[in-house]
Amino acid sequence: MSPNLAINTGHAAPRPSMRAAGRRAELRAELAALDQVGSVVTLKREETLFYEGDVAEHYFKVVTGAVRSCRLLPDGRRHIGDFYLPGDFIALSEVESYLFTAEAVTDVTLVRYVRRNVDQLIGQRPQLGTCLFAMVCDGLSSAQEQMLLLGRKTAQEKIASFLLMMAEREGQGDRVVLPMTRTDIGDYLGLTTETVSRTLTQLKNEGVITVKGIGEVNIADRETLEDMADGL
Amino acid sequence: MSPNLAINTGHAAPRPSMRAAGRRAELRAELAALDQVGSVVTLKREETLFYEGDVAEHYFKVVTGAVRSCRLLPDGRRHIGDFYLPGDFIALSEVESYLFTAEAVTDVTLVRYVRRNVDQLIGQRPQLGTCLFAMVCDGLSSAQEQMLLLGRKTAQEKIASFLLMMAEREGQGDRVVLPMTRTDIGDYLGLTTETVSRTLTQLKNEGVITVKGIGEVNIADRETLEDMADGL
DNA sequence: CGCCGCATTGAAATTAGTCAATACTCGTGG
DNA sequence: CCACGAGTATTGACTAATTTCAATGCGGCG
Repeated sequence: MSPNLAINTGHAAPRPSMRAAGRRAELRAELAALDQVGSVVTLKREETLFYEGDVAEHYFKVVTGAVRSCRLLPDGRRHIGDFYLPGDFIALSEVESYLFTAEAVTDVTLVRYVRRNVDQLIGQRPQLGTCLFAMVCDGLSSAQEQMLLLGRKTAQEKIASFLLMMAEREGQGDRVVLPMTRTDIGDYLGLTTETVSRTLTQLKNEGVITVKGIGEVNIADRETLEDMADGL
Repeated sequence: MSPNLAINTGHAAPRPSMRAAGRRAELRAELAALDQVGSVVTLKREETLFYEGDVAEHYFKVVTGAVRSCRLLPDGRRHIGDFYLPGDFIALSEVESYLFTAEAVTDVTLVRYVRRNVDQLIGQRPQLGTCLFAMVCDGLSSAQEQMLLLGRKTAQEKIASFLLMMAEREGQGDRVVLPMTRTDIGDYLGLTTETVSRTLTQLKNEGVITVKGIGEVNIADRETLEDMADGL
């Protein structure tokens, strides 16, 4: 009945690059029970799910589509904290108000959970509490990876890391779908839309990726892309 | 007996800038019970507490001194994820291995808790689980603030934000002690040591701060510094 | 067909980084 | 008590990466 903070999944520690993504998938199954207290919400592209500072009464899970979390500086500079893809949870936290604004990148379907109900459910299924705790820990681990990227990586390393991360999360091998704009990618990586565009072009010219339209990239030379992501 | 994820502290939501720092202090009291399962550890300046990838068997709390968490890119570029000051917890997570290396910035005293024992203690004191959960949430909230800083702020805004954050955490009003080197500050903010130095000199010349030796700064004009931190 | 929004490309400007020299500081030993 | 020296910090000059500003191009939709 107590939250077991040191959950043991019976798996060996994942490779560094798998840390968050691998864990995330593994935990999703445990959380199916949550859906009994969830209701479905849909948003059109660019609509807002909630605003930074709103009283945080819900958790959300993405079913289809993509959501971004963002924060603004007073002069309009924007930062995107994360993209949420199908299966990802949004706003898992005990903080009283939302820490960021959440917007639909595409038309999106979500499940919405009332926090109060989730807390009750945890009383009956203590594993659920453990799972939520683990997911917040994963979020922290992803955030640390992202801080390293934002603080110390070059534009090329950032883009390479981003493409590999998206490929990992989408689980379609070397095919990467980019539902967001270049500006969104820039605001996620701490770059301008022009630099994102130029860097993608450069990777394409070097034969490391191929580009289909604007929303799809194929990783042609994964090894080189991985080396680039790590600054080698 | 269940982890209450939506803890209610009975306080109004703190000001945005107080989010993490204020919360941290508030929760420390609850965690006093932990000390019955803790043992004391001391480190000399520059010694390592644990390495990234080590099996994570302990949590730590800083008693005196300062600790930094860091990660390296293969070519030696370094990023400091956080500085831990007295009262701060290190490595709160359920991840199986440490996600970063932790090193002593100064001579340091810590309390070390065996994770297994903490889990047992939570069985007897469910509030403790709630507290740890809240602390991880705080960490996530700080990380989001830091990502905005790393991705979207200028050198001047970064330094201004850093000084204000340190002042907040040290709780000595406008007096800020900087136990770490300029290089450490740079690696925390995504800058070089030279840029940190130049920016501090510039703030000093503008009369926003005064500098005593290399380890102490006084905030002379807090309002201007706050405007700078927010990019105004 | 012609917008409209987004992406791409180019050129100039700027910020922060790099490389190099000099100056502090603090602890130690003469 | 002062001089020395190692480790940092500061400052300067130059370089490079990224941003900014400005066109131009492309694609989907009414």
